[in-house]
Amino acid sequence: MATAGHKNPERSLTEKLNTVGFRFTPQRQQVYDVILQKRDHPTAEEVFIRAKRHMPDISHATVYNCLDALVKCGLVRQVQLQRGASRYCPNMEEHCHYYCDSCGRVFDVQLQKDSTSMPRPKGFHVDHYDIAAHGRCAACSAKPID
Amino acid sequence: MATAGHKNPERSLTEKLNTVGFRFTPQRQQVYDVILQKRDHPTAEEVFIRAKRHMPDISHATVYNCLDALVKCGLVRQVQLQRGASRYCPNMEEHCHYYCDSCGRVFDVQLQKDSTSMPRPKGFHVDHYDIAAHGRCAACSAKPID
DNA sequence: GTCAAGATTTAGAATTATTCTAAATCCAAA
DNA sequence: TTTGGATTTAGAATAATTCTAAATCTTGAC
Repeated sequence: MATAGHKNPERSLTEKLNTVGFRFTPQRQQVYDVILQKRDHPTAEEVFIRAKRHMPDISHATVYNCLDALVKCGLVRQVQLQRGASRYCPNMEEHCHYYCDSCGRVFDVQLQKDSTSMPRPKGFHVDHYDIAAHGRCAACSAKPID
Repeated sequence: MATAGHKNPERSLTEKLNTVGFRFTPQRQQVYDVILQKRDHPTAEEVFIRAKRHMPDISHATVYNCLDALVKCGLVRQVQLQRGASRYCPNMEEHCHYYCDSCGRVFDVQLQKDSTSMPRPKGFHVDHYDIAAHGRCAACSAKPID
């Protein structure tokens, strides 16, 4: 069944995990599947509940471990939108999260490199933008990676 | 001593609080002072410790209350950079937070409207940008404010 | 194949961050 | 002055995450 050009998402997960020295595990697959299935920016708790439906023995700690592994190998983004739980997002393209402070819904909007204005979800009223760059400062870039 | 053109930060705090129906209190003043004094994006816990030095009876709950009041009246921003505690920032101009994932330091960079490229702290190596818009979605805009 | 080392998972405890509660205090307006 | 609502307080409660130690699972060396 090893047909060329056949989509093999499991192989890609394994490869991505391997690039940062992690092993493939069924739990990591399950957590990744959950995040891919319903792209509503779930919290770790929501991922846990959904994963548990197919894998009843999965534990809380494992979900955190899997999410961290997926974030570290570049398959998932961790997003901090409000006080409280982090959310997780499998969209790795450059995009902006429109967050409704009233109902908590999140709308993804792809960024357009060549456009000067930011598109926004129809009817969304923006209060302010939060822009953060993640990386390593000059001092830490000089040190070995911990 | 009511000289025209004299800086009166306390008056501005009172006015700002009043615009959203909050009262001026010494605790709110103290918390705001702490945030203005050392602009290192402290967490609520750090604000609590610093405020306690000058106002030993201030409580944890009050610090959270004061921070929320300052955020609601537009004097302070709440920023979420990692999993865990929120941080607070008195810089209300459009700016970007460069966050070092290794040591946790935060560098403010003002945004330049007319420039196409983003300036960055010397030597900072960016891994990725997080962009979030806060506001109200179409459905919630139609409802009365809660 | 077999074994040892190290990675991963698990349940549950521990910690951290935040919110809630109820009583006390303060303040503004009638 | 009194009264109602806003605010503060200590401490309890809850939520989110991390830690711990034992069990299990790979992987690679033999």
